Amino acid sequence: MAERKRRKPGETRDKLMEAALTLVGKGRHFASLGIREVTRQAGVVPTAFYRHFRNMDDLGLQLVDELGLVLRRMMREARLNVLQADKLMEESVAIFISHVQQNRNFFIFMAQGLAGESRAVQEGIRSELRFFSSELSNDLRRLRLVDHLGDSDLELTCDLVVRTVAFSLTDLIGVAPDDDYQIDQIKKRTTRFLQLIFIGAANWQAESRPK
Amino acid sequence: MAERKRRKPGETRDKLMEAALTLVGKGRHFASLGIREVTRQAGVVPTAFYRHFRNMDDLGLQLVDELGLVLRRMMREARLNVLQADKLMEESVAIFISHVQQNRNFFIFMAQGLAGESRAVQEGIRSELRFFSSELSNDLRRLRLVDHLGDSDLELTCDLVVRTVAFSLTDLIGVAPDDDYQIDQIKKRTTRFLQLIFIGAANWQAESRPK
DNA sequence: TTTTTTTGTGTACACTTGTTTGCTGTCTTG
DNA sequence: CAAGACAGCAAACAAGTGTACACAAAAAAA
Repeated sequence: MAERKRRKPGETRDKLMEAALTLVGKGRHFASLGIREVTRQAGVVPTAFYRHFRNMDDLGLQLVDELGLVLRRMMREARLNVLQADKLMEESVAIFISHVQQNRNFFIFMAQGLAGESRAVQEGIRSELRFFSSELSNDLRRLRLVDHLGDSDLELTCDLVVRTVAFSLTDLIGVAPDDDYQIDQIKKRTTRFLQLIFIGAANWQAESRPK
Repeated sequence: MAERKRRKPGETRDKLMEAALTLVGKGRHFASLGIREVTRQAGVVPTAFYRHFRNMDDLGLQLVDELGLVLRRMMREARLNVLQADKLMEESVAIFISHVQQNRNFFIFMAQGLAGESRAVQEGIRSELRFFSSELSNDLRRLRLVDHLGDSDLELTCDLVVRTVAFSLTDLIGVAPDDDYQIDQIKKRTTRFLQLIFIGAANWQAESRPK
């Protein structure tokens, strides 16, 4: 008779989520994962899956919700260290990328999910991005770096920033996790993108609204 | 005895590719498609698949190569109509979005492939984006709109533009193909993004290189 | 024309998939 | 300590999967 595990409540649930992320990290796409495959990777019997999730979409959704929370906490802490305005972008990008490297599988999952096949997951990720964008707005307001911008223009700018950073995910998943040179290139390039955007924002009113 | 079809050479091949795109258009992710599923959608026996492709990755790759070419031709033609500088961005975005609507399934496939599971497809799409970026560079040079920018700064700007437009794909696939209002919103927003970027580019040298 | 190559078909096989059902051990609550 | 909810297990099933093989019709080459 095989041993019963049942260590802590919720442990199998976590193992299943982690197993899915592991497979994603190995190059698989989340949409192509099957229940049996995930349970196998988790070292659990297939039926155990149904104790925690209704189907793979459900797992994906819970992944976004749960890890999204963790992510927000991390980002919030990180932002406390970037209170002085100069070097703001460079540091922010560096912090973001270091988070990506620490939670590589999850971020790959996020990148996949943006065009994934579950509408719910898609929407979850989009809302996560919206959240980052609004947090960024608040930060910039607080630092009084954008006093000349109206609310809707500020929101536009932050949205573009978040998109740009999010797109850099697709660059990051294309290189080996330990290819420091390439990662540094991506970091520099993304930083320059952001500088370009902020220069645009700084001159926005003067050039586009003068009329 | 079932009739033999065999009308034109390569017809089944096209049917298979189109079938895959059709399924993608119906909300499925390319990575989750199976050979049998595609052949079924194409109205062809499963073994016929192997006459044209080694596996699904191969099909994806050929899809990028083949439709990428078509796409380039379309874009090139379209760009001939936008030779005057004013309204350049607005029109370009409008043209792009109209192409997306005409070839919706293929563009969804492209968006999926950026973070897809086949490294080869990923690289193919990335190179497609690079191509657009370099074409855009040429156009801007030709129109003499960016004389103050060095080559590498121009390239940076165009890359950011292409990324921004590409990201708008993920917005587009989130709305119904006939939801004209939403699509118009996306169009306007994307246009403003590009304006922001170009204002940044216009002030790039003056602000970031003066030192 | 005849011959060869290409392309689509039907059948077949071993394997994987999602899901159901019934059981047993363990934790939690009273 | 007893009772019941919870979580994991094994076995089973129908349905679907990728791929192999041998054959036939059409097209291309001779």
